Amino acid sequence: MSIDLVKELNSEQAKAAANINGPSLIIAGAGSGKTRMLTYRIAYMLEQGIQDREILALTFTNKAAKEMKERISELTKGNYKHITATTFHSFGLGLLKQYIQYLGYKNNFTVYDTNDNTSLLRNVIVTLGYDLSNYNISSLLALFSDIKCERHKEIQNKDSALEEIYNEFIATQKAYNVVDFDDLILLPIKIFEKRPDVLNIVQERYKYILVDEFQDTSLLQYKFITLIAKKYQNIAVVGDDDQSIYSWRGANYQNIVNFEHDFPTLKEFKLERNYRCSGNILEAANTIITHNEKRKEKKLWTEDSKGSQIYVTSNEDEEEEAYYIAQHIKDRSRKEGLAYSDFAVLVRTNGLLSKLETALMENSIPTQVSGGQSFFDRKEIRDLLCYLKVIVNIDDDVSLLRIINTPRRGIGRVTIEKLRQHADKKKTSLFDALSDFAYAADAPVSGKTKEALKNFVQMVIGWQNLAENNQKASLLSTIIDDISYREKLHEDYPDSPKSVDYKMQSLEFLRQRISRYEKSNPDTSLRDYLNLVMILGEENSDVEKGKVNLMTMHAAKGLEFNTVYLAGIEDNIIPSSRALEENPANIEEERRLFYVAVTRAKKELTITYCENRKDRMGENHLCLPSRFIEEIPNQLISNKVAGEEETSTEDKLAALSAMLEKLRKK
DNA sequence: TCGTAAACTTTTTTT
DNA sequence: AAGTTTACGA
Repeated sequence: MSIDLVKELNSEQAKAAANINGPSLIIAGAGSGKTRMLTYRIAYMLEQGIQDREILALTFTNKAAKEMKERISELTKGNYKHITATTFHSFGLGLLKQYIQYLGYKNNFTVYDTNDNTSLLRNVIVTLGYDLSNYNISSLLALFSDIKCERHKEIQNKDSALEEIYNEFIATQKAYNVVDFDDLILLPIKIFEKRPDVLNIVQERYKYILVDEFQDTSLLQYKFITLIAKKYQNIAVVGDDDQSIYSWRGANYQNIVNFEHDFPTLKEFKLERNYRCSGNILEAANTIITHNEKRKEKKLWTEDSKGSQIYVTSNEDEEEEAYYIAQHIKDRSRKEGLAYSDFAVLVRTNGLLSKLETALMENSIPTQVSGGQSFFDRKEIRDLLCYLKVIVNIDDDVSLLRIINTPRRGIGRVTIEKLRQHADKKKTSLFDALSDFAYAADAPVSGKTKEALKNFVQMVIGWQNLAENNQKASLLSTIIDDISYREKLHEDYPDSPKSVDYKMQSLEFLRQRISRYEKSNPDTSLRDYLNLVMILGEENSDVEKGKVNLMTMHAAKGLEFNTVYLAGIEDNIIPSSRALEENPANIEEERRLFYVAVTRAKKELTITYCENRKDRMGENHLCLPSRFIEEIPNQLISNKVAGEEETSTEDKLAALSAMLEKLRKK
């Protein structure tokens, strides 16, 4: 391998790629060839004799991590398999797997996602005798996360009830032997602080560090990465303050300033040449973002031609909008010979996805939706995952509670309450209490209930044995059989055998996934898989060829498409009214989000908004076009429709039949 | 303990 | 509007 940076990259890119020793701060504008630069940088490092296992590349999202891995492996022809390219969270998980026992956790810990945390917090509040209706669980979880991550010093006004709930919540997580997403970053830091020897091992292992999407790192993540980089100082951070869109979950682009302060010997690079967007789109983006006051000065430029204008269209309501876009994509792809995968429809919120998805489907346009309800959030999947989680970590009471009477096996509210009291008194897990009741002569339950408990305990123990014998995929089938899950589904959906089949099919997908994982990672455990699933979520199906991409603006970051539709560009949606209510200064982040959305388009951009729209309570509201549309210079906007020409008879027929179908449904 | 009906509640964005 | 949670009677 011989790398000629100057030949492959522009001069700024080449300088950034070549500066592999010491700290670097690389400001990389949208579409400035950042990933290309990073990939070459890594290739160059390897050529300079740096060991692949010494390189750590951290990104923020799974998508970005996956893409980086692929690009590196392409460029280095699949040699150098030991580069660590992953997200902060999975890297943290890996560290915990190795070292969590230093913090007094058992090493069979499992990961809790937001769903699990929600159930846990509800349980805690009820157990402590408070009234659930006085608390908003999600905002409480957000507050607790702030406290845990030291974004908030302490509970306001020393609210003693809240303090009690917080302390109990944290203590219960530990008692259940579970960690949440925050812990995946926080606990490794605690380990580093407690055990300098561990920190040293990690520092020696990862001598070259790279952080992508640096503007999205939280203070905690910054602390985490700085600890590791402190020793060798070979750290490159790459980011763009204009694309910071995650401040609501602790991302702090002030980290760029912190970095300048903490690594005074850094070299700074700015990539401002844009290779992605045509001239008009880039000019619109540049103009929009200058309305933000708090930003690092930069101006993207391109040698590309102006290209087409930006199309702005209004529709009567969200249904019209969806059909308009679907119809339009069909036209464009046929006339321009574009593949469906060249198109993307981007929206502000997940809730806007479903109408669009239906419209695309009804026009038989193949669609790839990312975001929305994840595979792993489906009820049947969660049910079975909870079975697996209990088998792996018997202390996990939240998961146990979910499965204890699903399907119904005669262990109801009353019994569960008795079990909890017993567990509380004896300071054991709920499962221990269960076994006690199942076998003790004087258990305060009826003979029938006792039989049910005994059965359940025996099943779980049987599954645990199977799990130890390492047949993860077949274990899942065994559980489904043992608990008669198909029959349960039939009871739940007595008049829809179709949805039963569909759900059973989902479970079959899950089984296949586990078995695939089992094959490609023969030496890892079921627990590893479960933990991975919690933070990986949906297995990123490869950017599918021939499908229109439908997703949120957040999910689109880092991606690019020939033709982009931005739907629902109305005030209250973007900028989001909720964000502005919370703090008027949030307008800048909303604008950055819009900027990110606009800069996804390479050749053509269409913006649509509606005259009215139903909110999620089903009420109709008038809407106004987003104020951000006015920030686009007038001469860049066309009120014509992209590729406006005659519609073919064929298309008119198709539109007509789609309309009929719609009517027939109503 | 279970089934049905009524009541209630939705964070915008994700690991 | 849709989904889940609670309430009550059998």
